Amino acid sequence: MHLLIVEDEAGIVQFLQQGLEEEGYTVSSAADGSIAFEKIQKENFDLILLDWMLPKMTGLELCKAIRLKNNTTPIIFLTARDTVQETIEGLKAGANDYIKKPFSFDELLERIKIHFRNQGETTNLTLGSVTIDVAQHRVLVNDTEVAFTQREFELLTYLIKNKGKVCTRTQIIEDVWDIHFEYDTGVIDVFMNAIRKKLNLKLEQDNIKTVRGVGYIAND
Amino acid sequence: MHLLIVEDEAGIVQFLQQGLEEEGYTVSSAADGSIAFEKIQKENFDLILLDWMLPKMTGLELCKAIRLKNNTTPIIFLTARDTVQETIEGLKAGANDYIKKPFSFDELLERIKIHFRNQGETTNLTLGSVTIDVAQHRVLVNDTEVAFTQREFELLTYLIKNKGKVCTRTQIIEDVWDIHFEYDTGVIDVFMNAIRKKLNLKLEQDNIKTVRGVGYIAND
DNA sequence: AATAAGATTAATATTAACTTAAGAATGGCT
DNA sequence: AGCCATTCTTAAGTTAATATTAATCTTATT
Repeated sequence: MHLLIVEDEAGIVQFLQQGLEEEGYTVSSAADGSIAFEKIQKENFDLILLDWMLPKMTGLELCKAIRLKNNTTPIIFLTARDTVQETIEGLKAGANDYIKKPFSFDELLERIKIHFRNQGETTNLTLGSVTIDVAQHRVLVNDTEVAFTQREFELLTYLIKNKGKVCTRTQIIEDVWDIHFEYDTGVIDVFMNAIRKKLNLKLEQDNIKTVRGVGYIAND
Repeated sequence: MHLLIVEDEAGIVQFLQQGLEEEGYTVSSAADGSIAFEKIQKENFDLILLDWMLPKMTGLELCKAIRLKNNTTPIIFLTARDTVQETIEGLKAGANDYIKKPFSFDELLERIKIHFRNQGETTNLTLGSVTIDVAQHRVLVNDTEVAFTQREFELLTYLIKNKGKVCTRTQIIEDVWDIHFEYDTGVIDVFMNAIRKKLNLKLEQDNIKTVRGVGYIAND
């Protein structure tokens, strides 16, 4: 899990970073609003901790800007601005939680964890006439097994788990390959090609559509 | 949206129920833990507001019991127990938020809304009879899909998100194109034209108006 | 009517995705 | 260890989709 701390006071950043890393999180930080915004564009964080008062761009503005970009990453405000009015303003801007300084680190931890619950629950993985048997690591097309390599399997599983939602190339490379997206080498394309070939041997229609400029989407 | 209030003090129940119903929610209530638990088994609520101190079964126990049943309905504690220790205990029990009494009703409202916008990642943006399915990256005009390119999609989304507000050309070029505005090449015009064409094929009236000398504005 | 802003169109440039094939890793086996 | 087979990654060529520019036409405003 990769968190981003947006905060200009180095002391607080260090305190948070250390504590969160001890808990097993990967932590990055940004000292002002525009640096943060750029990072968020490039990288896919799992959660963002946001201070209100920042150089260049306030946390509130940043929060709005992120949401305007269709980014739904959980955002937690972490700020000394403690009035009800400000809390409401922060939440309305699209934040998911609002914690007032001074705060308890343990409470922060719990509030972070909330957003990671309910993940990894997977019921039946099917896509049209394609079935995935996760336990046995097998892919069935119309009840006939088709051999899939590890990566192919992971990619297909990922797409099916996110059925109906567009998976961006950045998300795919980060979630399936576990690497930070820098330049496009074209791996995804190669694997998509392989998967489609294997699936469509027996299928007429392609259940995986490419969304040009964005990524791919699986649909029954 | 159907909410359940679990609270034994009739006054508080009435206050909450009235306020929430005014906001358009359907509200039920339960005066003790076991009644609540039964209700939750039978009915599917969209969110639960939970007091800590209750007859029969404490809120904490109830919360744990609900989660034990693999029920992931959002739960918000609403309680006078205001220590950090108790907050953490509540969150660890599986609650999604913890609000301390006395609380601001407006803040409660916002905190409730968070759970509906997150869960509704399928949140659709609309403009008259135009619907944008963000998750699927699709544009529907009167329930018929219309193909949009990436830029067209971003521009339309931007206008709809700023519905009712004039978007200046400078804002548009900076927010949608991500470039600093230097001189007008007329790109925006070309894209506005494309969008209007696609939308107005089936529509009589244009939901996107030109504000001469300034920019554009979208309205239902 | 004159002017400037915006709309429209078509051409050209740019970019993204698909496809192949070849070179690196990886892992199993003798 | 060394060899082979499999899988993964890179890279390049190709095609198709999309973005941009520029030129022309239309409309609103004075």
